[in-house]
Amino acid sequence: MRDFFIPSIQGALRSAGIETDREIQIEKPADKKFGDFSTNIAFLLGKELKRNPRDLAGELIGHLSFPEGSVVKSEVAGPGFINFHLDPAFIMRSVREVLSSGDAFGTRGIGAGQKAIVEYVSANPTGPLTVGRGRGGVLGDCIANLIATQGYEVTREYYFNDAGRQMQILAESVRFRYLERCGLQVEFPDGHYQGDYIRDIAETIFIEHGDVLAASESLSIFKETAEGIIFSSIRKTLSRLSINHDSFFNEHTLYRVEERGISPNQAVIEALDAKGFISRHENATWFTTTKLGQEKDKVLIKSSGDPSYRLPDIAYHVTKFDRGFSLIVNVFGADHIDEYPDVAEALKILGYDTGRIRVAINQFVTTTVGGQTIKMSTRKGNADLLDDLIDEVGADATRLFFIMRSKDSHLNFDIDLAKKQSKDNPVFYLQYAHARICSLLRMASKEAGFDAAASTGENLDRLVEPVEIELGSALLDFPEVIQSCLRFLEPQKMVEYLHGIAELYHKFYQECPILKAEPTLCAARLELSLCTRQVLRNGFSLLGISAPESM
RNA sequence: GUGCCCGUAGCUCAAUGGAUAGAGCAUCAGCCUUCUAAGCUGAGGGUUACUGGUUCGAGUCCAGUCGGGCAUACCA
Repeated sequence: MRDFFIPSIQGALRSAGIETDREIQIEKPADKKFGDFSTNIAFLLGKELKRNPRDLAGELIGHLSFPEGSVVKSEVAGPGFINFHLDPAFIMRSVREVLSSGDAFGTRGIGAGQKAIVEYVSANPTGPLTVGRGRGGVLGDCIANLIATQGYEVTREYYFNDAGRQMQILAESVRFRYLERCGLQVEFPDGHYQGDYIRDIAETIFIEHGDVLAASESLSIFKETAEGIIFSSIRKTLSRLSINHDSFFNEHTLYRVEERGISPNQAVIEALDAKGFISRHENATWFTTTKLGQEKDKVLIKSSGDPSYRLPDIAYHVTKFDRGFSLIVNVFGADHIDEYPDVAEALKILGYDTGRIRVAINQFVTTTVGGQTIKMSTRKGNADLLDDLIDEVGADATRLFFIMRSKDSHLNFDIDLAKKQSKDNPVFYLQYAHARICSLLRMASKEAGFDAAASTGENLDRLVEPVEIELGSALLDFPEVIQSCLRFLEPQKMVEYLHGIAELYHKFYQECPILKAEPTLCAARLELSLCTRQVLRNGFSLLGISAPESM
């Protein structure tokens, strides 16, 4: 609907002889007495032109013109707002687009022909996914869905490392448990992985090999078995949440020598060296970030000869550019917050356009059970497991809980609340609205012969009740809500919006008889219900929750 | 110490620099012989942590103070 106003306002500005490249902001006033839409353009230009905003607004109104039957009144209000009152029938005619566009309602083509990559989860296979990881996973998945609505070809990527120190510790942990299983006395080191899953993996190895491996110091069988088992458990957990990556990028490929005779890692070192940002001392290779104003230089290659995680990270991001992605989104937890700036600096030095990269950092999740906070730690093995959570509250509630709070806020996941199969649980409120509409439409089809599939919304403009107009108008906001989610990489706004739609629908359902209304009014209300169902479905699909037809 | 995030109703959280700061839960009072009551209506509840500043306008931006989380590795 905002697109409807902008050309007219631009026209009025031209007529008034005002040149500006300011973005014209259209908003929906909270109070209906201020109209259906308003703009603050007179304030913005008033400052620029040193003119009284109210006078300017009055002048602009004189130059405004809208199509017949759309805007019934434009007025200046307060210190300089311009408020627009729309003909309700115009709003309701516009709602027909929901039906004509269907599943595509809200989508745009501005990313058509371009590739986007969203990297998320990216947990190394050292243990089962924790609740904390799930938040980033769901956030990333929703962001990928949102980007896909803009026409981009989206790659969902999982970056992992199966060669680093953590994996070494994992393999050792399994070996210790295996040795225990063989009846040997071992001292299990404090810093090693203590979760029960390590014993399970050791048991698997013991069943297959007996105690013959106890004589060898080799870790490879322990590492490979652990990685295989853990990775498949991670993917299984993710798929329970409908998170399915297209691509798994193994960090190790960055160590392999390519046709140019060097590895991607080495290529980064050489390129940074050529720009004068490499120094070598204490047996290590350093990225001289002090030249960029940072306090310390960062190690890229350790004195052991192995790269630190920073180097492959940079090389990995280089591949994202080289693979032709024009939009690059990284989703990770707050604990990795210090990692990205170095990568960005390196990419800038190497001449890449870091403006294509967007980073979504999600704050942590604390889980409470019975009012008690559980702190998570994969190594200590006392982590609350994502799988357990899904078992308890279901996939839909898990997903919704993770994104119903702003990613910048710590999430307090109250398991007791999420477990409740009651109205306290926000997922039920949303899904109930959808199921209610489905039930209604089933009955309408049976009793009144209403054909949902053939409906084009031709009766919508007969609706006049305030709640009907409000609902219709709210449905038209859906595309802009998607834009807003994308601008902030924040699917939480969609949850809020859908909650509002569900609320309006329940209110409409309560106040307006549908099947009992006279035939054309009945048809119009069924059409509005149909439009509501479409918007709910489209929204659910972006959030990755199911749209049950009955509950 | 330094960097990032947060501080809003009793609790969990919303709010592009916009008009009277909103939801849910909890509390209280109503609405089912009628299309799904997993619903709806109404009431109470606030010095937006604090102090200054920027401007037509600040919960939002800036500076500082206080409080909480995370990070400050040759772990990832």
